Amino acid sequence: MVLRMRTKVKALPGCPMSRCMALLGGCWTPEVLWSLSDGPRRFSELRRDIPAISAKVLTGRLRDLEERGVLARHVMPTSPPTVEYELTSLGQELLPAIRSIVEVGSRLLLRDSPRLMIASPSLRG
Amino acid sequence: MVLRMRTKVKALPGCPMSRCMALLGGCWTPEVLWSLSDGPRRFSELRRDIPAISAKVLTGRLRDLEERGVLARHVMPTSPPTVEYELTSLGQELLPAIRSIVEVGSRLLLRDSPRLMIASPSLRG
DNA sequence: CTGTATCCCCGTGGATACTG
DNA sequence: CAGTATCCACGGGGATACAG
Repeated sequence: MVLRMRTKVKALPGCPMSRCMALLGGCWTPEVLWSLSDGPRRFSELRRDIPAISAKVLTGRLRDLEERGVLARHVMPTSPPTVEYELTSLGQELLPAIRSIVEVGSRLLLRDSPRLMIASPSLRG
Repeated sequence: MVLRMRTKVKALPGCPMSRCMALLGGCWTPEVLWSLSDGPRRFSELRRDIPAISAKVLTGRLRDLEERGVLARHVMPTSPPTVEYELTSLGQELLPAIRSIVEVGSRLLLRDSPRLMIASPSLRG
């Protein structure tokens, strides 16, 4: 995807869509969650998965998602440092929505240009 | 939900998530689509469904979604004018993703505060 | 490798007032 | 009723440089 969603998303109390979008609606958030959906990833791997994101913004999103309890950050005491990010159980609960988004998008792409489609939709083609 | 996503979202060619998020990822877009999901609605009805949105922004979103082929605008030649907005078939194709988002949000709310939940998740409680 | 610190810029939303 | 016109303010992203 290409950018353009604000980050500071607050939930409207009691609204289901709001509750969910507050967690996955921020800029780059769907990409990050999708990248983490099949296992932990390091900072540099995330950057490779989402080439268009800057380090600053990726850091910001990761911190924010960590605060919200969507993912966990693990620092390995190596040199140079290794950091892994992993979805929490809350983060896992968001995946059905992400998958649905990816499915809908795949169907739209299929309709648009059937010959260009590839088998498995992914950020990391 | 409460605001905070930018509007001008452009799809990354060939990326399914991007294709879908370009259509439903804009600010207020999920709310608008959700409000239209069970039939056409007038401008003023949309405003009532989404109290926090301003007329200017709602107009902007509606124009944008119309351009993208997500919804259609019907002006009835009455006085004063009556305008109805309705999902196109493309718009309908986005609904599974919206519904998934609502479902996930409902489950999160249930976990957070079981006693506060209401039967049918909706913007128009 | 995994970040942080600045600086700048512009899109975007809110409020308000006005119109056909 | 269904918008449009203006003005403003702000925060968030990009780029770049630097750090532990």
